[in-house]
Amino acid sequence: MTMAQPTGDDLVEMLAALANPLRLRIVAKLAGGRDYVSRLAREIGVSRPLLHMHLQRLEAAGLVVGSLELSEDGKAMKYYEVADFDLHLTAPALAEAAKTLTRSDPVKGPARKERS
Amino acid sequence: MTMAQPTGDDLVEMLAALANPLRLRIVAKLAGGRDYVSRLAREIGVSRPLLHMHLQRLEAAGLVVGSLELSEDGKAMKYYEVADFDLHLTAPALAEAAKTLTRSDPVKGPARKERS
DNA sequence: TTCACGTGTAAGTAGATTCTTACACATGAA
DNA sequence: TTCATGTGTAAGAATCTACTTACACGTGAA
Repeated sequence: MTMAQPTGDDLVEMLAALANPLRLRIVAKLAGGRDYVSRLAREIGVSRPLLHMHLQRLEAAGLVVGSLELSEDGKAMKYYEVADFDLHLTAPALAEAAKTLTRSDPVKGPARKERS
Repeated sequence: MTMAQPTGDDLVEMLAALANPLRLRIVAKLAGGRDYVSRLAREIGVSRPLLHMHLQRLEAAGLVVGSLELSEDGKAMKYYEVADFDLHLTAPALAEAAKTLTRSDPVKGPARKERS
C-alpha cells in the first residue's frame, strides 16, 4: 500500500534517504527486481557492510522492505525489494507537509535579536 | 518554467536541499508569498546568517529564486520566492534518474578518485 | 577441518552539515 | 554622529554521514 500523506518528519526522512547517489542507485537496482545483500553489493560494486548501512537507512524511511529467507541449501538470505511509494513534491504540497514538522523547531522561544 | 526531467545529479541536489526541516519550513513560508531575508528570519525565528546559508542551498538547487532590489527608502533588499518545481518520485522514476548519475559520492564535488 | 558463501555489527576516520558569534559595509532618520 | 534597518561573509564548534577494516556466527560441500 502506498503512503498517501506522510508527515513532515517522515517526508524529511524519506527525502534524506533518497538524497544520495549510492542509495538512489540501490533503489534503481531493486526497482528491477528483488535481490539479496551480498549479490547486490557485488553488482553495484560496493562493500557489503556499506550496502548494509544504506539499506538500513532506506528501510527505516520505508522505501525498501527486507525479509530474511532460507535458501534451499540452508543459507540465510536477506532479500530486499522496493516499497510502493509515490511522492509528489510541489511548493504547496511541501507547505502542507511542513505543518506537521515536529523537529528542529524555530528554537524554543521568541525570535532572537541580532544586535544584542 | 518547470524542470521536467532533472538529471540524477540535479535530483540528488534538490532532494538534499529539501531533506531538512528548517529548509522545508522556509520553502513552505515562501510558498505563501515572496519575502526578504531579514523579515523571513524574524518570522521563522532563525538567525539571519543561518537563513542566508539555507537560502543559498535552496537557490543552488533551483528551488527558490532570489533577487536584489532597492526599497523606496534606498535599502538593498534581497527578495526570495519559490521556483516552479514539480517532482514526482516513484521507483521507476528514480531508476530513470539514476541512469544519469555521474558521481558516486553524496553531493560533494566531482566523482571520487579511484584507489589502486 | 577447511573453504566458500551467507548473515550482522563494532570501531575508527575523513569530510559535510548545521549553527553561533562576530565582523564589515550601506542607507535614512533622529 | 548615532541608531535602526538592510546586506554579505568568515571562523569555529558540535554533530552527522559515508566509508573502510575487522571481527563474529551460521550453513553445505570438498
